[in-house]
Amino acid sequence: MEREEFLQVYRHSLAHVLAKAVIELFGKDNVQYAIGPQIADGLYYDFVLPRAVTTEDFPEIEAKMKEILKRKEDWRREEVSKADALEMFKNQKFKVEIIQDLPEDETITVYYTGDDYVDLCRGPHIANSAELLSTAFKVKAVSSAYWRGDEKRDSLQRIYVYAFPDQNQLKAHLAWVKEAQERDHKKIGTQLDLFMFNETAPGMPYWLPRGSKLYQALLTFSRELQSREGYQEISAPVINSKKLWLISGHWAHYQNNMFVVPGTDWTPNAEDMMGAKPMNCPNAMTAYKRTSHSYKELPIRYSEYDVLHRKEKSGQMNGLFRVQEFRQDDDHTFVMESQIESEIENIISIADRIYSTFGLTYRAELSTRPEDFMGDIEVWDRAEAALKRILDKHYGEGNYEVNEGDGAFYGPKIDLQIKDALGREWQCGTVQLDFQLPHNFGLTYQDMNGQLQEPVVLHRAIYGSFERFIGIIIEHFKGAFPFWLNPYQVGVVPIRVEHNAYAEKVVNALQDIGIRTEVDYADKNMNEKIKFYKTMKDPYIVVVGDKEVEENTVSVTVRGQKQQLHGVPLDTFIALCDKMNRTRCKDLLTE
RNA sequence: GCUGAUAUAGCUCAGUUGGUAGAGCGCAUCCUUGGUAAGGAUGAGGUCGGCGGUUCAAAUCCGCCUAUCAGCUCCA
Repeated sequence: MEREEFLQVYRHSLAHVLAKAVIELFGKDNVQYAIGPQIADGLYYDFVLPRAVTTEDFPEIEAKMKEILKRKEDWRREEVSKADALEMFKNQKFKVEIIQDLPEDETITVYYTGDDYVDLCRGPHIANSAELLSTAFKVKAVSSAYWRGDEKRDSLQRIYVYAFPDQNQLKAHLAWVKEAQERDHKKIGTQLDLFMFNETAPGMPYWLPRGSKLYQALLTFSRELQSREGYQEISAPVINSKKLWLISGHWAHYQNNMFVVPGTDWTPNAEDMMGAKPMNCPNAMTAYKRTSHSYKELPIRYSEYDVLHRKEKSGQMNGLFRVQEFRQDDDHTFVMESQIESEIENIISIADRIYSTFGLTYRAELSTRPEDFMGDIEVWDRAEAALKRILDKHYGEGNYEVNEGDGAFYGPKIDLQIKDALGREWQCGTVQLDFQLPHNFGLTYQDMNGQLQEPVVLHRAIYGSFERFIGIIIEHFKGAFPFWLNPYQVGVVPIRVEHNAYAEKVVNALQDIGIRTEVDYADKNMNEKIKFYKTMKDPYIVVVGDKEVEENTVSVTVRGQKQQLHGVPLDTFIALCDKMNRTRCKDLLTE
C-alpha cells in the first residue's frame, strides 16, 4: 500500500512537472492544459498546443522535466474561493469548465510548483521537486484524446509518460513492453502463416491453411463440450431483410454498424433492403418461433457459429482483436425465469473448463439495471439477485466486481475478463439476460397450467469471438500452442528418400488417430526440414532414418527442449500423441 | 470518425541533398546423400500502396484516396 501511495503522489506530481515543462517549451500563452491523471504505468497530461508533438520532441520534453526537478522548487498548496479560481485560470478554458462544474461552496485547492506554475488540483503532492529526482520517467507516446472523452468536443494532444520510483523498475517495465511487442499476434500470425488481411476486405481475416487448423481445433473443442451439455447447434442466414431488423430493433439502433445490401431497385431504405447480421439473436428467435413450445422442453439451447459482420469506424480495426467479420461461440438459451440460476451456473462451469484448458485465469463482473431499462422491475430484481447468488457461490462474496447501472437496457449481464500470460486483461466471455427480444418477437411457451408465458433468453459466449480469442492466445502462448491446438502437431522428417516409405507409415498411423501431421518427402538436407518445422513451432518433430526403420521407432525432438528422445517405439509415440490430444493437456509430455 | 505515423521483392528491412532500385531469409535449378535451427553455386522475382501534380527527371517533393500501426471513443 505504501508503494501505491508513493506511486500516486509521485506520478501525479510528475504530471504537474510535465505540464510545466510543456508550458516552458511552447510558451505560456500557447498552451491550454486540461487534466493530467496517473495511470497504470505512469501518467499523462492533455494539452491544446500550437503544433503537433512528435517523437522528436520527446528528448526535449524529458530534458526540460529533469531541468525543472533540478531547480528543487517548493510546492505550495493554497485554498481559494471559486471566484478566485475562475479569475486565476481565466485564460485556461478547460480549467474554467472544471471549476464551473464544482459546487458553489466547494473549497478549491491549487498547487504551485515554484512561483510560475499553478495547477488546479486536489492533491496530495510532494513538498519539493527534489523528492522526484530519484524517480525514473520516459515519454512514452503522444496521441489525441477528446476533452472528456467526447468525440464532439475539443481534440487534445495527450502526452503519455512512463513513471516509476527508480531506474530498475522503469527498466523492468520497458522489458515487459518489449516482451508484449514480441508477442504481437499480427507478427506471429505472419511468421506462423496463420492468417492474413487484404486491402479489399478491411478487418476481415483470411484464415490460411495453418490458421484454419487451429480455428477448427477450437471449434471442435467448443462443440464437444457443449453438445454434452445439451446444446443444439443451428445455422441461420447471414443476410436477412430489413423486416427482421425492424422487429429486433437493430435497424433503429444498430444500423450504423451493419453492412447493408440494397434491394433490387437500389432505393435507399426500400422494403427489400437486406442487412448482414451483426448478431445471431434475431435468427435464433425466428428458429424458436417456428413451432409452439412446452415448459417441458425448456431450456432450449441454440448454439451458433455463423459469421457475423459489424461495420466499424475507420481507425477502429486492430489485427484480430477488432475485426469487421468474425464468428462467436454464440448461444441463445430459452428458459423459464426459475431456470435462470441453474442455467448460468452451468455456463460458468463450461467457461471454467474452457479457460483452464488454456491456463487462463479470469475475473467476473456483474452489470446491473441501468436507468433506461425495459421490462418489469421485479423481474429485474429477481434476476439480479439470482446472478449475485451464483457469483457469491462460485467466486465467493466480494470476489467479483459489480458495475451498478452498467447493464444493457434489455437485461443484466455477467462479463468474464480473462488474464493472459503477461497479466493483461481481455473481455471475452459474456452472459446476458434478455427480457426484451423474446417480447419483441412474441415468443411463448405453455406452462403446466396451459397458460402462455414469455421465456427469458440468455445470450452467452465464452471464447467471445474466435478471432479475438485466437489473437489473445497467440500472444498468451507466444505462438507455441498446446499440442491439441497447434496447426500441425507432428512434423515428420525422413533423413533420405529411402526412408520415405517408413515415414509414410508413421504419418498414416498418426493420421489414423486424428493427429495433424506434416511430412517432407523431398530429396533435400534434413536440416532444412527440421528448421522449417521448428520455425513453425510444431510440438514434436520426428526424425526417421536407418535406425528407426530397422527398429520400428522414431526419434523425437520436443519443442523447446534441447535433447532428443531416441529409439522411441512407434506405438509408444502414437499412444503419447493420442493421450495428449484427448486430454488437451497444456504441457508437452515426454513419456 | 479524430490526432500522429507508416506503406519498397513472399517475409524482415536498406535506399544519403530528386538522376526510374538493393541485402538477408524464402523460392527455382544444379551440386552436396545429409542424424537434429541456416552446406555450396547459379537464377527468377519489384510499373517502390493507388490516382493526380511539381520537375528535363519522382521510391524520394506536394495533394487526394486506400490500407495498416500507436492511441482516443466504441466494442466480441
